[in-house]
Amino acid sequence: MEGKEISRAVIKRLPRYHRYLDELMEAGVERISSSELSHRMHVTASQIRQDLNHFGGFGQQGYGYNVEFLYREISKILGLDAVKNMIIIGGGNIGQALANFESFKKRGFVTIGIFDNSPQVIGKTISGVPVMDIAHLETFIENHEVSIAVLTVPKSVAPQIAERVVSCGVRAIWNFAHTDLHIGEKVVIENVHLSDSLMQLSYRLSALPEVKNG
Amino acid sequence: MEGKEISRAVIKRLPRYHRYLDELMEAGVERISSSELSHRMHVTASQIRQDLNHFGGFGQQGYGYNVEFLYREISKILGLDAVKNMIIIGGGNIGQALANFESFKKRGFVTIGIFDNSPQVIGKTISGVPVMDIAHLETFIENHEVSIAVLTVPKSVAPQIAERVVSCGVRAIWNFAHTDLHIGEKVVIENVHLSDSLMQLSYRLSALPEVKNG
DNA sequence: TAGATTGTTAATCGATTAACAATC
DNA sequence: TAGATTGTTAATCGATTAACAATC
Repeated sequence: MEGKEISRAVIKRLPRYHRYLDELMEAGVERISSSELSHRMHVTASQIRQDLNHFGGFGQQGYGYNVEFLYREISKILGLDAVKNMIIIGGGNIGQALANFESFKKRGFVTIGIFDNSPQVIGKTISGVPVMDIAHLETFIENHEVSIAVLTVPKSVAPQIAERVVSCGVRAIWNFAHTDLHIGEKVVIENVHLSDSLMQLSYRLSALPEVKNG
Repeated sequence: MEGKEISRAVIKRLPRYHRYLDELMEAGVERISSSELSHRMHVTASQIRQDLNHFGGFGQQGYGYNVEFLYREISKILGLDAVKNMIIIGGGNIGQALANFESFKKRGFVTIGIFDNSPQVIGKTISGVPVMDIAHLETFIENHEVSIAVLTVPKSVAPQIAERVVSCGVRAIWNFAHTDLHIGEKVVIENVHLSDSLMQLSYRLSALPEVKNG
C-alpha cells in the first residue's frame, strides 16, 4: 500500500488513534491539534505528528486536524472501509464469545461460519452463524470469500488447521491458540495470547512496591 | 522485587520463555544453550542471555541452562509460585469464556467470583463459580483475598467499576473493556483490546502485496 | 586442559522526542 | 499580517545485537 515499511510500533498505535477520534466525533469535536490530542492520549504531540505523517499530511498548519476526516483516513489505512469475512475455527467458549461480538461487525468484520469437530455443537447456530463440521472447511472456503480465519482451537491442532486454511488461500490468521505459528508464505498472523497477558499482569503486580497493610 | 526497573519489552517476552521451557520439559530436554533456544524461538541468543541476566545468572558457562531450573525461576519471576484469586466483573460472553479457562487455574489463577447486574445471570454458576449481584462487589472483596479483577464490562461503566475495585484495595486489573483506564495509585493494568488486535491484523492484511489471482 | 557457552560490556540500530522552518 | 500548528529534520534515548573475556 505505502512505499516504505511502517514499523510495528506505529501500527500498534493506529487502533488507539482510531478509538480516540471516534470518541471525539461522538463528543461533537470538529477539529483537534496534535497537542490537545496528546494530552488526552497521554503521548507526545511529536509522536502523533510523526505517526500520522507516515501515511500522509492529514493536518493543516495553524488549524490542526479535522476529526472526521482524520478518522476516515485512519479507518481506510486500517482497512476498515471494506467488509471482511471471517470464519471462526473452534466453537468452544472463546469461539462462541467472539461470534457474539457486535463491535466487530460494526467495524466491518463479519463472521460467516464457525467450524468445530464436536457433534454436540455442529448444527447449532450462534448469533445467526451456523456451526459446521470442520471436515467441510476447505469446501466452505473455496465457495466463500474468507479474509480472516480465527483460530480458537487447542494448541495441539492449531498448526495443522493453520496450514489447511492457508493452503485454501486465506492470508490472515487471528490466532488465539497458545502456540506460535510459523507460516512461510505471505500470510499475516496476529496472536492473542491471553495467558501471556495475564502473566505479565502477574509479574507487574509482584513487582509493585509492597503495601504496608496491617 | 528487583533493584533496577525491568523494561516492558523484557517483561513481554517472559511468558514466551516460560512457554518454550514448558514444552522443552514435556519433551524431556534437560539442558539447553541460549543458542539452541534462540533457533527454536526465532530470536537472538544475545537477547535471551541479556533478558535472563536482568534477573540473575541462571546459566553455567560451557553448559547452558538447566531447563527445569530455569522454568521454575521464570515461574517465580512471573509470580506463578503463589495462587492468585481473581474475580470476573461482567458475566457476558467473554466473562463466561474466561471463567471456563482451565489453563489459568493450572498456572495458579483461580476465579472465585463473577459479578453482573443482570437478573438473568445472577445466581447462575459458571464452571463452579457463582455469579453474584454487582451490588455485593465491595462486601465480597472485603471478605476475600482478591488479587486480580478482570473487567469484562461495557466501556461506559469500566472506569467506575475500576474505581470501585481499586478503592477496596485490588491492585491489578485485567481490562477487556475497550477503553483506557487511568488509575492514579499504585495499580497495574493490563489491557486486552481485542478489536485493536483485529484492526492490526486488518492493516497488515491490507499492506500485504497483492496476489495475482484470476 | 581444551571446548563450550555464559555473563557483560561495547557498538549498532531503531524509535521517540525536540526543535524549527514552512505555511495555513 | 500575526498567531498557531503542522510537517520534517536533527538530537536523544533506549533496546537490540555483537563481541569477548570470564569460567565452568
